[in-house]
Amino acid sequence: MPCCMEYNFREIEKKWQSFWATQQTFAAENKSNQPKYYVLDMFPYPSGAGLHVGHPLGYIASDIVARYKRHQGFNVLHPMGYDSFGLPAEQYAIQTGQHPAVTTEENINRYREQLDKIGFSFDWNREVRTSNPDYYKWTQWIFIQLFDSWYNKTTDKAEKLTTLIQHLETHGTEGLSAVCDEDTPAISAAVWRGFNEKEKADYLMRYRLAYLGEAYVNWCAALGTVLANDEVKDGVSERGGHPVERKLMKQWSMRITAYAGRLLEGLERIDWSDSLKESQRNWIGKSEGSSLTFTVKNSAHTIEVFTTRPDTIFGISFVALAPEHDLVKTLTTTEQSAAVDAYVQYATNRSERERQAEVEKVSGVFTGAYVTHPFTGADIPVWVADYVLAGYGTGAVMAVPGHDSRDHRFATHFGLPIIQVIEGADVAEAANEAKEGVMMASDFLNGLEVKASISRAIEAIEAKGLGYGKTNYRLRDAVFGRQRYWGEPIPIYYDAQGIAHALREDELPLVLPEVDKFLPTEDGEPPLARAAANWKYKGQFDYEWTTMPGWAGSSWYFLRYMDASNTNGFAATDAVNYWKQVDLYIGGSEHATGHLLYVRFWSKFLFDMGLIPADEPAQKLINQGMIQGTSALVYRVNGSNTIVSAGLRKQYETTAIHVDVNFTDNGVVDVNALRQWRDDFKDTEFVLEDGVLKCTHQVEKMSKRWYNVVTPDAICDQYGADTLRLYEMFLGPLEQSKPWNTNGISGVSNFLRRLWRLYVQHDQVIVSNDEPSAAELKTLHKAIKKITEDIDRFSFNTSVSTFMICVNELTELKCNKRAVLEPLLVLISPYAPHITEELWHLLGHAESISREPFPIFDPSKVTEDSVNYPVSFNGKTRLTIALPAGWSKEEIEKEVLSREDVQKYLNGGTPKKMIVVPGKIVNIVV
RNA sequence: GCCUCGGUGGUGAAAUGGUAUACACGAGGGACUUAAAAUCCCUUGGACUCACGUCCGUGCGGGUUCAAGUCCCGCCCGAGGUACCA
Repeated sequence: MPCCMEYNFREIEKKWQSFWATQQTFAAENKSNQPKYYVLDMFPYPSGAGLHVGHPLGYIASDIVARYKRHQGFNVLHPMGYDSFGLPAEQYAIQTGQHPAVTTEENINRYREQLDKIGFSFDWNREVRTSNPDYYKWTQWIFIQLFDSWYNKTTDKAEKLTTLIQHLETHGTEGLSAVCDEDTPAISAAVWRGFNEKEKADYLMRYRLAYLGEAYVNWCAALGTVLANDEVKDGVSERGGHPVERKLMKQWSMRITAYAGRLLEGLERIDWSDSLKESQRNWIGKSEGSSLTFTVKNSAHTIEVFTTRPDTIFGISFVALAPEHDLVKTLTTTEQSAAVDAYVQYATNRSERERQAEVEKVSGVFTGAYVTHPFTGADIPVWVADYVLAGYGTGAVMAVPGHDSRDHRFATHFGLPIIQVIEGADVAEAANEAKEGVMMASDFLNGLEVKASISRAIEAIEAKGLGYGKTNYRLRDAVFGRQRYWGEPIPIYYDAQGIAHALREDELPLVLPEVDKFLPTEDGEPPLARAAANWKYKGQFDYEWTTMPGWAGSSWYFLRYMDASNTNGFAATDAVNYWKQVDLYIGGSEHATGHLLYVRFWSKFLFDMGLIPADEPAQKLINQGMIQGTSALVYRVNGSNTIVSAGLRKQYETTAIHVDVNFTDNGVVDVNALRQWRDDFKDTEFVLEDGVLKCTHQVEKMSKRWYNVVTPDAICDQYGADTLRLYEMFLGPLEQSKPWNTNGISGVSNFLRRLWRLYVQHDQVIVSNDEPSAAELKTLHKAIKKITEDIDRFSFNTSVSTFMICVNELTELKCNKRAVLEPLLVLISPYAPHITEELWHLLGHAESISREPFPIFDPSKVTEDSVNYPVSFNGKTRLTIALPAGWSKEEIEKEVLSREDVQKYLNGGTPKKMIVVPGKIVNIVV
């Protein structure tokens, strides 16, 4: 008996995967007579836990589209690569001494093996790795372009620094409209020309798009590094519990704020989901209002605030400064200084996140100083409050408790006055934040509507020279330097005067140097300071020691795929002009305001430089939902090495700890596995419940960090790649998040075997060349219609159902006609490419199925003679009536009313109204 | 806190404002078999009812509409993001 006639997925999948690889079936050409289509996935970070089941979700979807587009005759670019710089490899290196390059390479190899098993149609000739010097040479090159550029607001685009210098030479800042540091002084051409080299460099730094500037960060002195808010818990580092403070530090940064307006505007032109666009809009946070400067009483100092509600200026009851504000120390009176110092100390230890999240915890302190109200001349107290963030606006607010809820909470807590300036809702209990109503108790604004009052107030403020109408963005410049080892070196060196210079193109790449340890130095310098003494520019000048963040390499990788091995540029102009932009980008929504803003920013910059033809990276974007993991939590008694079973945890003070979900079965933990897993559990005492240790489960992001990773390997081994592909699609809508489970997998596995049996039975191909029946053609064409619609709206889960229905019906009809079964294979092949290639081959084709034209829907094959009309009374369906298709409203109405069973529901009365939707429904209102 | 998304049978879920629960899983029953596997058939939202059938039902409370899972308002719960995880 020939073995090959069974559906043996192991052999079939191996065979076709190697066929595609050797035939280069999916290699894309940079020139073609066919239309182009670029389908991109967000490339993975190669984690030590391996590719998890969430990764393929998006990859399968994009692969279906890629294969579908090939069937439709497109020249498809569908590449894959690795975002291979990042923190986890570095932390692993710190723990084990293993070089991150080595771990990363191992992880990539594992990922590749896992990806290969799933049968993706990637063009591997174009693979990219961000940690590869051939790649990051161009990341560094783009950095240098940003360093050498400024943003001209007059032309509304980035320009080479030379045009700025020219302007300064001839006019100084006169007539210059540029995005620059807030505190940049205006200068004359004479002043500019009088600057020495260092002064010129410092002045230009205020304009560069990649610049060295000051930014607030969470500094952990003990670890010698800046931490993410995520890594700070209760003012101490999550790792090690060392103190962390908010600190203003010199940092390489990106002037993304220059593009705030265009990043907003560009959203109008791209086909991304409304929710994602909304997220980006909120992140950019455009708000229009006014700046306003207060004079400090008995002092030469002034405090500038930004407000979106200048209309409420007569409702000010205090001014609040962020604890980090420059003037806090200066303004504080002697009596208040102890209290203010203590408060600032407390506040700087809290992360920005905690400060915003814990609104119930109202805190602040009076500085003892007062400012003068610009219109009433009244004394306004100045407070320090940590709900005011240093990084937003000017780090100071005018507080109007009557019409801002945060101010209201603060005023209530400290007994400050609450002044109502808009008629209507009483503000004693809660602020009235509505931007509508008539002004009151507001002098010259009285009687005006809020909107008119805003512009009137701005005019008054401008007339007094105290401020001006201003657009403010919540978006902040992006800090770009990291005190880390495993990232791209920033291609900058400092000369004897401390002036920063970029490397020349022919000096790139600046290769990441070897170091003895992956930790900061004893002096708190970044790891690159450990590089050999000769790691210097021209042997004498220090390089920049910080490295680029994870998002640097991912901000332009889509361009590298267009021409991945180019050594003369990031990609050839021809290639970039041919592929233009990504047609379809699929990736997780967790990147909504990170990567997806940065990549748009770099695209707009490269577009401004004339280097690429499109200023948006991707025309269409789909956010796949996250496949979540089910984490296992055990409960450790605080201050001990005892773990108690979950059911007993209420009797103790405990902390939940994540343990590897693979050691648990139905809520029961394998204690021995746990002991062996990590040293700190070796001597743990376990308090059992019914003889076992129980855990609880929590659904959350699948991540190595939570020990809840499930890889696709086991599914591939047990059921095969085609089953995995169909199953992941069958789980639910692509865009929806869902926890991973394998409960329904046998359903799709059964489906594939039923499909196989349509073609092969008892080791025989049973397909005949007979003419198919009308019923068989109807089944086929119903499916063609549905699948085409489904792919076009990215509804892959319903496609799988459609395949099942179609195969069930054909099985029922005992259909074995080639004219039906061949198109069916093409229809399914994007989803389940291996089994369809094999059956295609068994039907006698020598060529791959992958370029076969996609079946075309023929409406004449599915016409119905009659329609089953649901008849409802007041919206409740009572019966159905079959009527000829094509009947008019009137005909339907007449016929329905003539029916006896309809009359029964009417009870002799006449309907008040009848709604007839031909082809759909009849509703009778009684 | 703020921003975004989600909540429908025992489970994953389907449903251009138009018959709620398609397609699967699971469960129960049956056929075939010495048996098992495989395959096939039937039942499967809830309550009441011998039955015909009736009523209820898409997180909760309101609203718009001839008609609401779908649109609007107010809540509750879960997930993701919150600027140095990727």
